[in-house]
Amino acid sequence: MKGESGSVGTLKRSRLATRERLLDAAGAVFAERGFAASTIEDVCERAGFTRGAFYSNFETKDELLVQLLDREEVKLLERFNAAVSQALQATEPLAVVVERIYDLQPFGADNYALRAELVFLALKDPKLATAYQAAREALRAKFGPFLIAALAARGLRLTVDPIDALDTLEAVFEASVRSSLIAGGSPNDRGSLAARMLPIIVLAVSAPI
Amino acid sequence: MKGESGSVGTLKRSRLATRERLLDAAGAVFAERGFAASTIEDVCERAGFTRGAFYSNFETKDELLVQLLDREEVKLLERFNAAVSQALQATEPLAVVVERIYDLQPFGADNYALRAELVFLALKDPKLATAYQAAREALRAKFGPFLIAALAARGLRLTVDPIDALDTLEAVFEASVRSSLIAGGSPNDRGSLAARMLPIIVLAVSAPI
DNA sequence: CATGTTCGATACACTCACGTATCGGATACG
DNA sequence: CGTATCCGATACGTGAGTGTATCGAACATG
Repeated sequence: MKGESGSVGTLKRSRLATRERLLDAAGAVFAERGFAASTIEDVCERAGFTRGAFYSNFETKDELLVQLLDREEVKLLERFNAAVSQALQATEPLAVVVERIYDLQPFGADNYALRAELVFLALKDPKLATAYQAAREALRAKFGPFLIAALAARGLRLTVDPIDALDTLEAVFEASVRSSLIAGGSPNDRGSLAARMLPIIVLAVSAPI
Repeated sequence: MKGESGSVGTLKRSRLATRERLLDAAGAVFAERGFAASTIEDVCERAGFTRGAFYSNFETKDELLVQLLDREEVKLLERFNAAVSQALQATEPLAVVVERIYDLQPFGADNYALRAELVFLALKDPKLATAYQAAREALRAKFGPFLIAALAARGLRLTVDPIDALDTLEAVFEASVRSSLIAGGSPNDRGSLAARMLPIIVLAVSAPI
């Protein structure tokens, strides 16, 4: 039945490759048209397959979305790991620390659209809601210690709940990215709302040790 | 051709009524399932009509959305007008001023979902993007003077661009509403991120005159 | 009361996406 | 070199949503 003796090497490799291609295509198509408006055939076409490939690898469009989100979350965390560990060693002025947030590039246009879609779906589907909250939790776990350490290196400490501080910074950053995208600009514009307000907010929620 | 001599009174009134019912239904259905996933028949069914009523009153689903957004924006501005003019007369402590923001109740669950959908669609459709920006502009025009006056009445002035201040407050407020909704709570929870952070932010962007 | 018009309901044809069942080429293996 | 298996392509049937064309009831009007 589930014969998997010989083909473990080559065959499985190509299978994984088509899966990746389908996920890549799904990311692009979902970001472009939105999840609900996207068609399984849209995704397959973009990936250069027919629907046969899809049904051979996934059950439903929903499963495709879930796997895509999982993969993207892993990617994002990897990027955070790299950028944060690098930033932790620097001892630059506060404004530069804030700039580091931009260098993390958490959102490109596609990433933002996908994330916005996730938020929207999470409003309706409790299952996605918990996935969303788990993803945010993971991000906070990464970024919270970074913020605290960066402040401590400058003789500062948080005066509010770290979670509140993170959520506030994230909210402003996200609003900034959104505004830039809707205005047609680049998502991580350094002349943006975030560039002006994030340093002020950081100072507002911290005090000398 | 466009005979409209006698029926101006009663007939048109009932026509407008079915239009309103369709718009009400559209607001509920779009918020519940999302615009793309919603069906014209869904909307008609919710309104208690068949599709005949829809095609007699609208051309496309897109037109329905645009008219819905127009109507909702008018409603929101009316609510702001009432609440703001009332709040302007009061001379309460700052925390209470912030609480007034909650009393404006800009977002219920449906309102938030609809707005999130609009943001999402605006990312793709330039036409909706300008509509979105116009709506925000109108809100800022209402709320900016209110904020400045409320601060002035307490001997404070803004130390940043008023637009930045407004956008920041809005971002945090929206993040707070979203978080409450996804967690399954009430949208305007007074124990929320916004309740804790908004006063701090207001102080951070203002100084004694 | 008769007539015309308006507007929502009904019926129908059509398209599109879906899911399944089957096929064929490529690859691993004896 | 023959054979089995895997996996994507192809070819259906099906259901749902759309838009149009037509119908009929309610109401206004003379």
